[in-house]
Amino acid sequence: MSFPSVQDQLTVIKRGTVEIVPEDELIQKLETSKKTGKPLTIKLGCDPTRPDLHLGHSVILRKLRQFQDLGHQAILIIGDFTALIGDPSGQNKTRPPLSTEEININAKSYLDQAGKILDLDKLRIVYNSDWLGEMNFEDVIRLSSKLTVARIIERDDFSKRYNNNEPISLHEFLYPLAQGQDSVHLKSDVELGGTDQKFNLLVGRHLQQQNDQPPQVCLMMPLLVGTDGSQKMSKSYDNYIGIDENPNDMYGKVLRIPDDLIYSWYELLTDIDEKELPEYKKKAESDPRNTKHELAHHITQMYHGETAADEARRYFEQTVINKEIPDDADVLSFPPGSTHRLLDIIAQAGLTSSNGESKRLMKQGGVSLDDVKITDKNFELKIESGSEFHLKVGKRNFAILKAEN
RNA sequence: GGGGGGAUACCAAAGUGGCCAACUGGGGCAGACUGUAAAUCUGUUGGCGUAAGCCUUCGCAGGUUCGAAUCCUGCUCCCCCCA
Repeated sequence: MSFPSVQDQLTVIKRGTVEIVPEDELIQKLETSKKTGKPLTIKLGCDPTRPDLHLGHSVILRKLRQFQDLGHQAILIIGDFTALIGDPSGQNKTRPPLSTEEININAKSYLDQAGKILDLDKLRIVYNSDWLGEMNFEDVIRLSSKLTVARIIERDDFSKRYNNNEPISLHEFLYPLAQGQDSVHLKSDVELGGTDQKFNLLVGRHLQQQNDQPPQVCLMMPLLVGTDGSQKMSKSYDNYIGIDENPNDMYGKVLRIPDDLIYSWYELLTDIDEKELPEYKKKAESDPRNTKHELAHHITQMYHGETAADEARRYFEQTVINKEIPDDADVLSFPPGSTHRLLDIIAQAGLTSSNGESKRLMKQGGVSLDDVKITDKNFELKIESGSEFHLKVGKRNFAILKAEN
């Protein structure tokens, strides 16, 4: 196996990376690997409690993919055993454990989605129940003796919860140990994680040293800021863009991010060449509108291809900029001569979740028929033979109403 | 084991017998403005109903009362202090 030069590898590895602990060890490992032709073992743990991957997850998955492309051995750990605990990192609550079936279903769905980013043919996939599930109580006690309480409660999320009088269950303390044990078992050279994983990654290093192994290098990626522009992308904040999301939504959502996110998204989410990044930084400031369009197109293209991305741009221009009804809007047919309350039509089309919501929207001017706002909640629509109406509810729900032929 | 405090809508947090579908803030949604946003301003934020009104909701289960988120009983969960 021949690898690119250490310098070239480093350039790729360091893109977007927040911290490498310690960097000189990484360089050493890369040098040895190049000399001996032996790939490094790169470990990434995934949490099968959340089946839906979003662009936030893609940051780290892309980093793993880069290691794959450099010729190293990527290992994806399905944390089916650690899911019994639920990673307390960044949480302010204890997580409810999932059942085994749920975890299995989620793990499968995770792989389906991660396959869009990783090279599955070269990926080694392991389940940590294979070794963690084999440990008996004595093993656990021995393992727990390797970490002090002082060390663990100095962790930000724990100390915060503790000081806020929020509950912390004892088993949550075991999470970092379990994750660290994964590193020992796999003899990993590098472990990837978000910045919120720093503590867990360092415990892995610590445990490997305790087991007379060369300690892993910890590589931290930033947490992608979500579409709201303030918090990390996360399903629970509803500021995410799913990897599986349809092209139109993906494009529209990217376009709605705050301007000052543009550059970091370019850096973390696209495969634009490192050398071109500074140029994009300038463009993001001088011409945010077009640069963001380009970003939206680029990201959509990565997951859905060129044609779909073009189509998504067109859809956006049509529906949002020109405020026209999309070509593929649902069509509802009514017998000619019949009369219907608009309220009922909206309900029938499933454009809102309740009649109350429909009434509210109408009152507030959020419902229009052929570009005319309908504010009377009792508005009745008569369908004549051959008539056609364009119905818009809220910012982006549409339907075409037609007379039956 | 003992003592004290707490559980309210998406989140935070008022309310302590009728004026409570429940103050307020955040978030969300909608409108105006825009570049698609952000910022700002406005409105809105349980369900059904054209409406009057009805139904469901304040940890869970019962009870008192004409009437309960508010009082009583039991239960569950959480936090703090002491041991």
